[in-house]
Amino acid sequence: MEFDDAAKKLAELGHPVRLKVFRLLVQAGLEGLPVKAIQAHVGIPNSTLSHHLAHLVSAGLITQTREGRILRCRASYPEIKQVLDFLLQDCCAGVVQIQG
Amino acid sequence: MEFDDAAKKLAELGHPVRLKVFRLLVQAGLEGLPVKAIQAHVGIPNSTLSHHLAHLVSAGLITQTREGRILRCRASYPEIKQVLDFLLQDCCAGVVQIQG
DNA sequence: ATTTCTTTTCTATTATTCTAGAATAATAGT
DNA sequence: ACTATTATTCTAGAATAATAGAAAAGAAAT
Repeated sequence: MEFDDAAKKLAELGHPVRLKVFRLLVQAGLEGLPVKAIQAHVGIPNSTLSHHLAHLVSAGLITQTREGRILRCRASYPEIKQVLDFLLQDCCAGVVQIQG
Repeated sequence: MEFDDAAKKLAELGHPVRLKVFRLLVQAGLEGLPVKAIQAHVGIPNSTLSHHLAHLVSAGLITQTREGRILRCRASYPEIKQVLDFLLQDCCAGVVQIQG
């Protein structure tokens, strides 16, 4: 993973709302969640949530697919794995070791 | 690791200058580096670097110890390990597995 | 004591981010 | 066509962050 890309992903994850949303989506699994379900969970206005989701999409941390009028959001597992790999290998080699 | 603490650490690491400095310090090992050596590496003015170092200190990602008139900076290994643990266990359980 | 070296603090400027109300768009059911 | 649902875009104010020059502080050497 490119350095600047890793920095961007870390920065986006660094916002409490976005970290909460991202964690929720990871824990939701491959099925993901509609925006509305996310909103119910985090309890902030539509427009604010949409702004944060756009951030996560732009960083490549989540993906969105339209299903009729709902928009389903999913965590991008390969991307988060790459962030972890960056931290573990390129940045913090020797501190801990990754497997899988 | 507390959620908000993890978010703060991720946010601080999300700035390119700070990520670069942090990586440099991790790679410098237990010996760490004086501020001046860091400055030579990143090539930004004193005051700007000092500002970013203060951020990293406040997030607990680095520590500073005075040695005469130089100030030695070191990466805080336990703290970064906790961030990784948070991402791996609390946030991204099942995506990858940690060891050590 | 003065000078030198290292780093921070102060101060100001510029830029970015966060937030959310209002309006708009897209889809689907009646 | 009308209505309801879901979500985004627009807009702007408030808050926060980034940058760096200048001055100051702390420590050692001459």
